[in-house]
Amino acid sequence: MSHTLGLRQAQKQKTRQALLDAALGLLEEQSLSSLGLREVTRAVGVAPTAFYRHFRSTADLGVELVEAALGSLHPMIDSTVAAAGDSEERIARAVDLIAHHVDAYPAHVRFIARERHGGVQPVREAIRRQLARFAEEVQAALAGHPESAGWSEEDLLMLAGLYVDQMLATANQFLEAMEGPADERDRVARSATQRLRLISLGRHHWKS
Amino acid sequence: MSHTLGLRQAQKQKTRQALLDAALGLLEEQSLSSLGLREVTRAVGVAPTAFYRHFRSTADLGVELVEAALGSLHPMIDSTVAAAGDSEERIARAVDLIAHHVDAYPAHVRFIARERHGGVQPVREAIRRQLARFAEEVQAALAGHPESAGWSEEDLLMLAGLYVDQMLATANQFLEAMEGPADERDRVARSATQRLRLISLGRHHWKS
DNA sequence: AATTCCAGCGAACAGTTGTTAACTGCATGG
DNA sequence: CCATGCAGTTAACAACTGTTCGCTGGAATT
Repeated sequence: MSHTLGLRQAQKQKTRQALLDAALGLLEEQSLSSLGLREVTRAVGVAPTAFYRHFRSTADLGVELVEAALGSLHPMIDSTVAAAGDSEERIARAVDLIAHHVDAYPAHVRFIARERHGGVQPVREAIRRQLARFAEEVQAALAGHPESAGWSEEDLLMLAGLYVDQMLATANQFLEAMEGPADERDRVARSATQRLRLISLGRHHWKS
Repeated sequence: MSHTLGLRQAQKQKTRQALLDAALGLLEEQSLSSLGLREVTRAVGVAPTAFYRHFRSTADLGVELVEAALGSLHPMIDSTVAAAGDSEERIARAVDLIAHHVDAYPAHVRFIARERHGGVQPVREAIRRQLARFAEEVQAALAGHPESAGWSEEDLLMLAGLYVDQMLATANQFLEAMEGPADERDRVARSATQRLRLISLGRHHWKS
């Protein structure tokens, strides 16, 4: 389906990706609302005006970063929430998956944490939409569980939101643990596991 | 104990507070890392250089804002977690308290949410310390409950952290609901109540 | 082979930033 | 009452910002 790009378009995508990567790097120690377009182009090694060939503004670039950071994460939902095994196995799998994701894409995780409540409205909105999608997907996956019998749609969405928030909180804790002692990582993993166990326990005793 | 300030010191505190207030206002639509000191002084109506009489930098000002936003909140912990009544009453009381706090100090709540993972390290650190204190205080208050019998210190701190995170998440949801339809507020209150009920349920069935 | 397209460049713009230095006027303490 | 302290001022600096305009060289199209 995807037509092979011409040399022209290929080069364009390359510098475009370079701009996105450079921005993500610069955003490790500042917020998007203070990121200048000259700063980004300087880091890549192109003229400031080249920026406009790809993005309308840094806010625009930020929205695209949201897609890059969260867009490719949706398939993971089903493969953990709707996975086989009892809840204890699913919890271990989820914590492990988060830990590895933070290791693999720390800058993405930091970006989402920073800009979720950050100073750039369109970016906040984009993140909010993605997270709402996550919650709906988790809700749908939870509905497939036998222990969800008797649950209202509303309560299922409540639980899904709790899981999504918990996922983000855990990812941030792993991120903070990265720049600390090595055993902090294990502490975070254990604490996150216990949190999920407690939530799971509450879930099994819900309205019974 | 507090000695009455001289006219001199009183005036200084006044412009100092004006700078803090102006900064808090400006931070409603941007992050601290993009807040300029000239911007703040301009909003107050003083010369840019006057800023240095009060703060070393905008990061410094940010740290003080953290104290202003969270420092005076500690007494609330005991009066809700360790309050009389069953868990259902405590939940209603907590949600109500959060809702009113967001109504009274929306800018403070937004600031904490924005800078908790923001681009200014000293401010992140200050918030992290305050939240850790909250968690310890909640832990101590929970320890007083009869249903905490048999709980390890570690698990109690885990539960306290979950409550603190939940408090912040709820506050942020109330904040977002403020700039939307009026019934959104009730939806948030209901969802937050259900979340706390589920956690409370898990707590009562913990290791039993 | 001739033409069009367009990603990236260079220069210039008006405006902004943080920080310095030396000052002024007034509240304070001796 | 006089000397000191110090909050706030004015002026100036080098550096930086986003955005404009016209250009250029090579890929893409005809």
